[in-house]
Amino acid sequence: MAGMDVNKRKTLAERVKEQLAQAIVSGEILPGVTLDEGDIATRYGVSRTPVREAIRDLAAMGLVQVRPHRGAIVTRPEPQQLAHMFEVMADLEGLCAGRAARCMSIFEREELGRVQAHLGKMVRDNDIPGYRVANEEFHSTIYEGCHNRYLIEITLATRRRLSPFRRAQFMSAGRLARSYAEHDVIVSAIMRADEAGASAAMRAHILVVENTFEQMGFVPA
Amino acid sequence: MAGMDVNKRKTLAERVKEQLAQAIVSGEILPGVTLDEGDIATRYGVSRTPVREAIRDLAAMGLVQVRPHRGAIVTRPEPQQLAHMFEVMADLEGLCAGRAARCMSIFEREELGRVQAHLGKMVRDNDIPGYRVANEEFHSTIYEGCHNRYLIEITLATRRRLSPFRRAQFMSAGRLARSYAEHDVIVSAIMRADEAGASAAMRAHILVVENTFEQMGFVPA
DNA sequence: GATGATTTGTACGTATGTATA
DNA sequence: ATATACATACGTACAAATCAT
Repeated sequence: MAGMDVNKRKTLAERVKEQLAQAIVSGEILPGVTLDEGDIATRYGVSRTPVREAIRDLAAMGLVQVRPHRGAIVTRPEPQQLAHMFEVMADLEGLCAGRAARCMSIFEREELGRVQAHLGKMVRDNDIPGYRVANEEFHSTIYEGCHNRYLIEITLATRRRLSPFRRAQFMSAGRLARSYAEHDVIVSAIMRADEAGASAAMRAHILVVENTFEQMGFVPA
Repeated sequence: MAGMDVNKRKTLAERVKEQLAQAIVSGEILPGVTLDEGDIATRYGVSRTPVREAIRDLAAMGLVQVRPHRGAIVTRPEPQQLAHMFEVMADLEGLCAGRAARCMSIFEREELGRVQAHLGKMVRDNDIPGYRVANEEFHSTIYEGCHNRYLIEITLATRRRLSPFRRAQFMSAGRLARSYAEHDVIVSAIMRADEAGASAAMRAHILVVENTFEQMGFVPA
């Protein structure tokens, strides 16, 4: 039957990990906040054991930092470290786009065109939430198009680590239109299999996003 | 006193993790082998609790894979996945070299020159173990030269994941000389701050290493 | 396919180390 | 600086799931 087994039989540790990860990347739990094993255990109705395992997993993802005997805190990178991560994010997305330009099938390129057309509609409608969703799909389509599971893995991992520090909802209408125009450059480069062009265009696109963040001077409490 | 505190006060989980990681990357424990929590616990003289934490950490590093309720095995990637990782390793090292060409200080460039000169001596002496050590130093020098902590982090993490599948000790004398020549191209590009040149040269250099592995058709038992 | 053996997952108690008065 | 309080690290017991027969 369709949609069966949504509550897949997962371990408690896995479920706690997913919940905590979601809370962190969504900004529900802010960087710098300490994670108390006991509190979390009682809040989720489990013992401290799976909570500990979940926290260790989150630490390995870079979402939290554990200080031996002193508990874990949600990661709050130094501004420079954050800048480094944004720069590498741009490089990684550039690599994805370059490979996509080289490797995408005809069908995948057509799909990318449809995604970009949908983005255009969101811009014309000035539908910012819709744009954000379609934007995610745009980038995901290019990730998949790189045809390299490992590159996708580290790109997504980096994006997840940066999530707590993105505030794309602050995106202005002007930025929306410029973003769409940048996408157009990327798409056309991919369509003509211009690897270097696609890579450079994507890298520049992501760096603009970074600069937007930096201009905001956003520092989580 | 010199060399004090080698047994730094670490948690048991950390020490078990380090020991297991070393055993895995060195090939002492082969890919595909299952890790029995009980066995490991008794072998290290600890309880299962820190062993479980260590295994979860190793899983997050990609060194092992945990199947819920079915134990953990040392990661044995599919050949294609391994190829993907080698390709990305080349890209990452290329990014490091490109940034190094842009960012290295005068002093760092001089240091790189000394490291390369030392490599040359190893080649002339046909000292393969010495070359391997100096080669590690060469790449580490470039990693540091990229001045981006996060890029270094993911590059080292990728190298560690690939370690079980490297068998550089099989390097021939001819390959040694060619490797040194490739290094020369990289170094000269970095010296003249040629970012694109350094990046491309490094990427090509690593891809040659990959092909060497593939030609060997190495598949761990 | 059912049953027993083995291994993992979870709960809980105690010890140890850290922070605070 | 010492002691007290508290959170984490570790060990152990039990429950649940997998596997072997």
